[in-house]
Amino acid sequence: MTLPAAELVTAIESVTRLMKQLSQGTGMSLTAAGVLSTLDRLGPHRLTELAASENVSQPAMTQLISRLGDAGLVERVADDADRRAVQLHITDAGRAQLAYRRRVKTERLEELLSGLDPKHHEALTAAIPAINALTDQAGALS
Amino acid sequence: MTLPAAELVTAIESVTRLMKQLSQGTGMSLTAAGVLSTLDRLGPHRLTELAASENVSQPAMTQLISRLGDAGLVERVADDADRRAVQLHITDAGRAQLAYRRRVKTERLEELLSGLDPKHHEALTAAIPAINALTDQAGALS
DNA sequence: TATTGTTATACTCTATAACTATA
DNA sequence: TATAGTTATAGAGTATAACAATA
Repeated sequence: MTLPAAELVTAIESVTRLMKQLSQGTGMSLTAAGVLSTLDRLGPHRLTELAASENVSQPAMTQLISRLGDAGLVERVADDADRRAVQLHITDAGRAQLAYRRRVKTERLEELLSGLDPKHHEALTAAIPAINALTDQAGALS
Repeated sequence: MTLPAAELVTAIESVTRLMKQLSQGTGMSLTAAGVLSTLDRLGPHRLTELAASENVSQPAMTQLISRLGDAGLVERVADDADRRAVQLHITDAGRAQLAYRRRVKTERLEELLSGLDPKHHEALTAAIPAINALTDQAGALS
């Protein structure tokens, strides 16, 4: 069987637009949300690691971490083993912000799902492990 | 059965990050690519329609269309029926640019898919119609 | 009056280059 | 020398407010 990579690319494009719509007005960039999500799911990381996982430059991540730090959503912790490095931790406020954003998106998605044929629900549910496997392939922190 | 909206939100977040990675270095913003894709798939549209479909403000779309016009990727065509409005058309160069971007993303995705279990392939293939149905729900132009 | 689109202005997010401090 | 991170600078992309032209 041929892999439907081209059709899948189109679907991914659509999903990305959907994501943008679900996130409207939650007051956080995609990258900022990604960083908080990574720190929440996978624990503290270095700035360089976060820059790589979000596909942005190191200076961009420095600035983002400054903003998130000013907002009290992450904390910088000195690394005793390597004094050039810092470890970034998510704070309770950061977790709360992340939870709020997820709640909004989940509600909006549920609204959309409610108008969908049950067979589509099943197909989406069945695809979740495959999506996770795919994104795991894509990057160490995914 | 309960709808796994929360798990689906997480999956969508991952897919969005994947999309960003697949698009690296193709020299176009997500919104710009979305506009070209819409004009390619669904034909000419008004600026206001494009702004709504990409969830950006009207001035942001004016500026984006200027950039795309300067790059020769879209053309502005006066609307004789309503002289306030313009119709935006994709050009041959726009289609070529879009095709290039799709080709890069498809190649990168195929690379990732090749490392995946066949059962995941099947699940992803089976989910494509559901994804399209979902994104159709989300917006008229999807 | 309402709608289509532009102009003016300012802020966020990003990249590249040059730098400091530590390994 | 190489790596972790910052500072400086500039450009892209965005929003809100105020506007002009047409419906």
